[in-house]
Amino acid sequence: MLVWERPEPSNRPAPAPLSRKRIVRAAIRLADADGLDAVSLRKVAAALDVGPMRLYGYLATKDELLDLMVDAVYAEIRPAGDGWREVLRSLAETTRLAVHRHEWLADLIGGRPQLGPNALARGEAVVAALHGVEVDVVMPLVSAIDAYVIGAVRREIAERRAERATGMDQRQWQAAFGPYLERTFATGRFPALSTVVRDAAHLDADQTFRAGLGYLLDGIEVHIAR
Amino acid sequence: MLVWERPEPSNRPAPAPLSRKRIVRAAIRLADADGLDAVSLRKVAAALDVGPMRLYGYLATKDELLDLMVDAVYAEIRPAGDGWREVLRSLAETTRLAVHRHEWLADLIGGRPQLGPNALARGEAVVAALHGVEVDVVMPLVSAIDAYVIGAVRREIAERRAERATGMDQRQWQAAFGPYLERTFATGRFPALSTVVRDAAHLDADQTFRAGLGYLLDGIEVHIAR
DNA sequence: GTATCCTTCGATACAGCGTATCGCCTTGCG
DNA sequence: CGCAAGGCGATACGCTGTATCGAAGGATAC
Repeated sequence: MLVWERPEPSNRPAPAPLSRKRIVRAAIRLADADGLDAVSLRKVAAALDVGPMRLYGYLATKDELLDLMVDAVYAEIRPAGDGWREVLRSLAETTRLAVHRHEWLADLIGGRPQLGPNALARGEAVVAALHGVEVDVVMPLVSAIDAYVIGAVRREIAERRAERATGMDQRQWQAAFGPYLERTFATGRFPALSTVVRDAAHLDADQTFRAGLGYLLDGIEVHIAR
Repeated sequence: MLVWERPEPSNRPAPAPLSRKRIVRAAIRLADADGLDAVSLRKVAAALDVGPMRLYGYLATKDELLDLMVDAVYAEIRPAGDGWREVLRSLAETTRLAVHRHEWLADLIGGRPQLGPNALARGEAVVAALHGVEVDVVMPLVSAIDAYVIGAVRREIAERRAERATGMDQRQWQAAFGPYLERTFATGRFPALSTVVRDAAHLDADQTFRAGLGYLLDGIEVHIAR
């Protein structure tokens, strides 16, 4: 049985008032501050002044906590605007911004089916906003956008973390991995790649995201227009 | 302690011939068979008839092992075909097939920057095959395809696992989550979404992947043609 | 008012994890 | 032949998710 259809335990006169919402809020606070590794049932319980096993009244497993965390963030995501293109564009952008606010989401997003109430509400909002679009293509469109966004933000966050790990706050990706790449390219084994990396214009994260999103939206336009 | 119960000293000058390649192969075999959770340094070491700490001569950390596993699979991925569209299409399809062969890859892909030799060789092959394309757009194109593929396969594998977990071998996604979704939709809170889910044609995983990829390639065509 | 039941809390325990430490044994060298 | 050096791997530490179960306490029956 899924978490969302299982009732919470009754509000007993308990030593510490607990609820799924409070548990999830505490977990998200930990994750925002110190990453997903900082989210252990023990630490979450400690943050709520409670024994670890107390949480098992509200959660069957740690994965359920992670599902609830993801679903909680989905509540922050709502597309806006008129017309299918603006709706999908804003869906992508707001999803990306949610990941920026909660970097740990990059580790979880796309990793499990999202059937929680907030994920469904997000889906409802998107589908409702796409009222003009033929019913059979709605899901493929949304799936394509979601797939692109998931992959794009994962790569973006991965890169950001790597830059951070080098200790360099420089904006240039090249500067962080430059030495290694220079040495590797010097072997001459990657002539075409090294040419592109050295000669081509480099886009920042925002530009890269929007470029790919632009391709996708333009391709969708081809199919919708007709 | 008596001699009889004292083990003989190891008579092997080279107890077990080890190498990164052998370690990574063993780890991949474990992951293919039982998933990423089955890959612990202890189990990998045991599979090689070796103490766990022995691996630390070859790896600084477990994450390095995971990076090596991913890079090893990248050696399997090479685009084929002529023309930018066929190259990118085959890049996407072969990457997806690699994930099908190694489902655990869905958990790792996009999660860390890939700078290993095989990842770079894959990049080299792609860029070289895109020789006709203007140098400044090569990376954005490849990034967009990669982002889409990463997100798409993550969702696809996530769904496949969920189906498997329900124990149903039915092909219909609806059949697995149907009861829950039916009950949820019956609340009337998701009218647009439930209409689409119920009335629209349902694509299988292959069709969904190719539909999204088609949008992306068509959108790229718009930018390249001009 | 008292006794009994039934729930639920949380201390304890267990198996497994990644990895730091360090003694011992093997090996190469003088 | 004796010694220094180096690497192997046993042991250990702190942490994880979660199963178990004794104890406590509110609710119910008489």
